[in-house]
Amino acid sequence: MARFSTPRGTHDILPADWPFWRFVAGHAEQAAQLFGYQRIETPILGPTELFLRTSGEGSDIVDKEMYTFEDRGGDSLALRPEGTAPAVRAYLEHGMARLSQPVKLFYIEPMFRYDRPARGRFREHHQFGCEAIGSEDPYVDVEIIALLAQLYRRVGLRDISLHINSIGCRECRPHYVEELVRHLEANREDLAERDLERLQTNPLRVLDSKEQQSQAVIEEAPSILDWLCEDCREHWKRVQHGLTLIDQPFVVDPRLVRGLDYYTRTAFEFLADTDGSWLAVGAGGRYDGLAEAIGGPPVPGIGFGMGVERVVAMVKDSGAEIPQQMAPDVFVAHMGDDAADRALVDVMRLRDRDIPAVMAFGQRSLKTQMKQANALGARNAAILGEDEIAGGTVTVRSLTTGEQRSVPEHDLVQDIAAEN
RNA sequence: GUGACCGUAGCUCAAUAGGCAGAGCCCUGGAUUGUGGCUCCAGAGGUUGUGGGUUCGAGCCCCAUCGGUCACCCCA
Repeated sequence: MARFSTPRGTHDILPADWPFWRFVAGHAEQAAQLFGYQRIETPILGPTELFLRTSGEGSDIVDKEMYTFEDRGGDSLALRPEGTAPAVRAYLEHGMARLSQPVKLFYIEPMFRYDRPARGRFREHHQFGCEAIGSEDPYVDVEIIALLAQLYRRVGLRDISLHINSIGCRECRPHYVEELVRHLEANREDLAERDLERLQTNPLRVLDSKEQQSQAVIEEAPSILDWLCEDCREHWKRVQHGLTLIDQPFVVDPRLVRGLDYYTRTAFEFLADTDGSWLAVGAGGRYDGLAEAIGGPPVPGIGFGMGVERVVAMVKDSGAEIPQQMAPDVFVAHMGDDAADRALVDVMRLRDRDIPAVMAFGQRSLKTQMKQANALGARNAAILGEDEIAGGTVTVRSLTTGEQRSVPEHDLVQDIAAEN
């Protein structure tokens, strides 16, 4: 008989993990709402074609990371690898263009990528994502970046730096890519083999290559920022101006590019310093070409995805004090069948009055029941035994002070409520 | 997907040179009848990830496989 375990690269989120998840997700939701973003939830499954169109053939996501299958009706579906395409799909499908623009959406949902697992990289991971669709105002870019930055601060993470770039639009980027290719071709003998491959498939990606051998050539490469068209240059200028206005520090990194084709103009990453190596904990950018790519009218948009597991791990490591699960106010211990009956009734009465209460199960020694009450962090133990049954009372013991008193059973709720 | 390292109880880890698989934590029971935290005693819990191989004998050596980690790759 085989033992089952979670599929490779997937994880259970256990009760012990939940305080951290609730902390991060709660702050994320709060930040999103603070900035006027509204929650959306899209199906975990999407048409394979949707992701093919938006991520682009040749991207790693499409070529080797998608969980794709044919359903019983013959449709090709995929487990959602990222959140932006479904959000824009929903925008188009539900005619959100009629709402006041931009439409600002957020989600916290699982994403799936068939990747080889490593630290901070999973086949199923959760992303907190925000999408602002329907405006190309550079301050939308500034705002959405500020939202993420504020979230990191709220969960107590320091040492996270913002790297930002503009990668132009379909007007100006092709000219730049042409120039870049010219430069790389001229120096191909100094490029690493892997980068020669990239040169063919996705020249922009050579820029963020980590190949030692290629660095000199990359240093000398033309900067896309010098090739922006008039509109893109103005947009880029305004984004930086806005970030400066709100005192958001940033590092301009002209080599920051994107793995997904539909990104335009603003591209950004939040990098965390995790023992020596940098890990992206949130990244996003503008995708003014996405809506058209999936058959809609031209609609500008910008968004980001934040890796919840990565942020949760950092919050855990930070040693911050996280609000714990609500402990019961009352643990009802009992001895004997009659007492168990009373315990069941009393615990329900307490709950009906919004007092968190749990009862002991099974027939165990009072000592053990008290131990359990203590382990659960209960503030009080209510004890029901023969004496109490006979007298119609219940013994209430404070587990914080150790004080103990006898109260009439019908006054129990009132007695506990008064104490709070 | 490539390379390297690692898999022993629910958790953290022991086990000489191939020679009976252990400890702490957790859990359960108990330490004068019905009272938690500290302490003490006892118990439960294992096909040593899995499948083969070598050997009189394998947790330890070999092969495969699964899983994890690290560096690439890529990303959140």
